[in-house]
Amino acid sequence: MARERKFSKEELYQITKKLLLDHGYDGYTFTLLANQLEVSRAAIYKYYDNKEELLIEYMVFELNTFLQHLKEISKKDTFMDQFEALFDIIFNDMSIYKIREIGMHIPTVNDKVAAYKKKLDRLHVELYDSLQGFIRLGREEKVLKEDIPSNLVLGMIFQTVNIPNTTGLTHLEWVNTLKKVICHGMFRNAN
Amino acid sequence: MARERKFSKEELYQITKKLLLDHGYDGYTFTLLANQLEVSRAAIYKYYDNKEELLIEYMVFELNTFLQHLKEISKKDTFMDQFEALFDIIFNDMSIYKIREIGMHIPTVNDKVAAYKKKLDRLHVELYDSLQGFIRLGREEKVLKEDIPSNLVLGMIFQTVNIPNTTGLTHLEWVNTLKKVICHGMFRNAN
DNA sequence: GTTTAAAGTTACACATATGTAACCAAATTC
DNA sequence: GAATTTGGTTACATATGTGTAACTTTAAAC
Repeated sequence: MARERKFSKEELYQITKKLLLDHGYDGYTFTLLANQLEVSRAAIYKYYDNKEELLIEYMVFELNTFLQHLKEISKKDTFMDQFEALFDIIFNDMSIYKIREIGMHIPTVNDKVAAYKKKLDRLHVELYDSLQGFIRLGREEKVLKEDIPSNLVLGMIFQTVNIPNTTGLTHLEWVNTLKKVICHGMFRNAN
Repeated sequence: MARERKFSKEELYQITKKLLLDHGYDGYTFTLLANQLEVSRAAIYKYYDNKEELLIEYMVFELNTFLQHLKEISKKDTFMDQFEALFDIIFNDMSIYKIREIGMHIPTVNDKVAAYKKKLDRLHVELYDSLQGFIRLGREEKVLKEDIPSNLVLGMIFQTVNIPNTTGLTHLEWVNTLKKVICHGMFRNAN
């Protein structure tokens, strides 16, 4: 009982992501967003009271989809299989880490945002638990060195994604080299 | 033949750094800067025509000091000594990588900025050469695996700095663990 | 075909950032 | 101690972003 929408939530999220990566939290504006969506700025206010509400909702969406992918990997039996799958997920969308960090900057401007933030926190706990299981398996299988803190293991994986591949290597070659380095280091001989 | 300045270039750079890290390029404003310096906004315009000029000059300063530190390490004889020293430099100021990335966003608004950008490019070449020598030494000494691209070696070192230490480990313990992982990997056995 | 409600636009009031011009303040030089 | 020069402030014009109210459009419901 209404007219057709000029933009979908998918479009909105996709453009939001691009704008966040290009301009950061402070540089993200409804003016930019409206231009990209080719609607008037006021149209966006039909759905969101301010950019904080939009962004926090987007963050929840982003973390949710990431979690769904992540849960797939916990179905794999061996640590190595899970490790490979985790790598695939992260390299499939290399911007998640950056996006998550930008998300930290969203101020709690009202109750709605506060509620979403709580939801985000719960998702982060889920994320942490899921990854914690992955690391536990690695230790149980005696693949991971046991003296390495778990957040270092995860940090290595999440951060190295951002190293720009400026070599002539293909994506696959690059990722494989990266994997090797993470697993066995850059040095020839142990000492 | 003039009155005393209310703020030094050091103060200006220090506050600029903080503001850039907190708000990113788009969020950095002369209004914020002036407030922090406790001068009127117009006072800043006595020295810089716009924020681009200030920021690009700051970037040159930042890269220059980093380069100076870097040149110290090339005096060390062995690759391992240079490796340790490089780690120290980077962990001494973990924000350089982020700052450099923000610097990429500065638009060339006039000739002055263009000139500074050229200078920045030259400094980046110097930086690259300096680090290239470090890696060459590592390969010559047969310490580094020779099939690892040099920008992966450098990327590993620069990126892992940003992994937050949320464990109970001291800074020193954390850095040592990180070093071990970069050198020899997270996995127990080679395969 | 009229009613209804969501979707969208235009226009305004307000806030904040920018760049500049006119003016005031203090230290130096003669 | 008057003139000069640099540092600093106030005030204004301009630009951009925000949030809202009044209005228009369109498709479904009756």
